[in-house]
Amino acid sequence: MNDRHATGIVWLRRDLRLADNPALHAAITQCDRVVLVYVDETGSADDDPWPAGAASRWWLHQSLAALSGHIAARGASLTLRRGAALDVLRELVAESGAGVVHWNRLYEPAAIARDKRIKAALQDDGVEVDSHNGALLVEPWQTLTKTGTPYRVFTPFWRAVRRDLNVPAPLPAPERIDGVDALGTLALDALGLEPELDWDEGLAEVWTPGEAAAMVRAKAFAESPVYDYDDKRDLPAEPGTSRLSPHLHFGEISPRQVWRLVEAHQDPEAEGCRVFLSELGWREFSHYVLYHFPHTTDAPMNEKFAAFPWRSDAESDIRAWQRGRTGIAIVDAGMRELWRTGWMHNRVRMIVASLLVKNIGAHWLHGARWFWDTLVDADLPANTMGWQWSAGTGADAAPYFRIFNPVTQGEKFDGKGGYVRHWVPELAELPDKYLHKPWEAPAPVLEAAGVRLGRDYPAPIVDLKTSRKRALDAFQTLKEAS
DNA sequence: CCTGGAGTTGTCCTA
DNA sequence: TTAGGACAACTCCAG
Repeated sequence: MNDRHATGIVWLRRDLRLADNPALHAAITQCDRVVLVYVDETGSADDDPWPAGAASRWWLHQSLAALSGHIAARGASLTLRRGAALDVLRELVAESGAGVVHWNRLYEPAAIARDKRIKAALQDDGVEVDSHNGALLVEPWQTLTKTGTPYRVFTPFWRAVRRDLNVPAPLPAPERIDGVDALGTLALDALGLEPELDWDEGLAEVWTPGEAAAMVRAKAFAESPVYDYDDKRDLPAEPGTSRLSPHLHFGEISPRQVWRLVEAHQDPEAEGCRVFLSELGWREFSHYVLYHFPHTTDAPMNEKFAAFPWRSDAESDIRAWQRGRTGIAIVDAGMRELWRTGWMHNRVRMIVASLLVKNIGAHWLHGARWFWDTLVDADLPANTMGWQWSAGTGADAAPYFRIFNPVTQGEKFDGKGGYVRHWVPELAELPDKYLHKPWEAPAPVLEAAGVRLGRDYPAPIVDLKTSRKRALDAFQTLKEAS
């Protein structure tokens, strides 16, 4: 255990940072020289049911470019390879003479299975393997109820975690990295991560992937009025959320670093801080639940929902939802924000999810897959938990009768219409009173605003009242069946 | 084993 | 206009 080695490999996955990187830190401490490698497994991992989507791959490209620069600035280089990870790691062991491989753990079912396989194979080869926790405040297996079962409800889970939570000071980034020369590497462009069609302009306008930018954003947030977070985070027109999700997903910053930054700049007892830190708790909880209930990526956590009568003929409505053409203003605003920027405000995610699942009646997996492909922060644990929560199929899910009314939600959280007017400019001239429900606007009002319903902007594809009732009835049939 | 309080994010109707 | 209760029961989880 922890023998010294002349050469060690750091297999980077979703820990694309130099600071507070336990695998990197261990390798540098233990070895004279390190190989830093990222392996693109596209096409090699046929058993991964959730391969990264297009927006994620765009982010990954930028993040690898940034990481490559950070590594070069410390005297080493990032090796890029393509293929099955075990094959690549074996090649690198042979080429570099490495005696140990370090990585930071992932928690998705397919990644756990793959890593387990690779660890056993490398150990059979006589190579030491050491995995680390670089992604979570607490490992999923560390927190259990009094009877030793996993928690299914957030509040007691988070209480138990916080009771003995100790968030250590982040590890420093290495000042210098001694690399291994002359290892073959692919050019970043050769990985083909960037889109062939030119749709990524909006992403580049809004986001700067990479460790340096992640830290800038985290510091800016930690120094902002986080004590107001509990109110401000619900207003999609305002910059009240941290927008750290994609940085956290790719490990450009660790939850430990974010936690310590907020603690350093804020009173952690203030309500807004408490709520923000509990959002990091939800990130933990989603990883925790997926670890203990790995089937939930595709199947309802609550089994009785396997028989739920989702609509099978909703294709054109799903398409309208995806394109932001439902005729329901705040939903279309959110879906267009997603398409353009690869991100959507959390409050609006709940609203669009409720419409798809409850009003349109489509299976939540349609939404989960669309988000998976279009979000730059697409994260399997968070995506799974969010959609099961919206659909009411999870263990700690919304009660079935909690069906969002997108008009009420819009008026409550975007009352001045800044968000809708930005993303649905064809409605911008409508007065606040009708902005969220243009179908109720009198003809002269529509005319004055230059809106011809069904031409400039769609008439609503669902009637909110009757579709709500249909959803409630569907739950009724489920109850009678069981 | 039993008991009982509690459970992210709502809506609608009535008084 | 606003406040309060119904909406359903069920399971979780600590004591």
